Amino acid sequence: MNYWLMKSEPNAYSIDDLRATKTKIDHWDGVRNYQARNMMRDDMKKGDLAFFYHSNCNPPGIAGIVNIVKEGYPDFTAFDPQEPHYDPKSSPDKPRWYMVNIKFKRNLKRFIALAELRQNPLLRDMLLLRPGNRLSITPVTAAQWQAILAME
DNA sequence: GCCAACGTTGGC
DNA sequence: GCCAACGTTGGC
Repeated sequence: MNYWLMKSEPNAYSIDDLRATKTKIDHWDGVRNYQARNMMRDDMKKGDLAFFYHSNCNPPGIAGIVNIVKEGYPDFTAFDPQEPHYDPKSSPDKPRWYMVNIKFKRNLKRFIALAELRQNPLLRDMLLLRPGNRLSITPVTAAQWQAILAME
């Protein structure tokens, strides 16, 4: 099983939005970055766990945990000109972008802010904390996962 | 709102 | 295939 961290701007889509859905399941659409796409298309597996991270807000940090419940499939929002992430270069017969389905698992017992993560020496090598990292999806090692849970 | 760090685009 | 220009991300 793999661990991940997935960023979302809570203004656009927060963990509360996910929890408020009827099934607590939603698709993770809108990723338009090749590295993140490749991870969703090739590496994310059903049963994997991911931190739901709130970015571009005050304060940024980890809000909760989700399960991967459906593996990579074409992001249909790329086909729709009405969609904000429409991409005319992606089509149903030749999809360029992929997404997964996630399911709300739980909120962390308390929100763990980015500034706190930075202070934890066990997380020194975490991709999220690397200067200038903008990837919306990053792998998390088992050791990092446990270290973060220990901060709850 | 600023700006550093990247990714992408497109001219050559 | 190089690289400058441009756009985006996202912390602060």
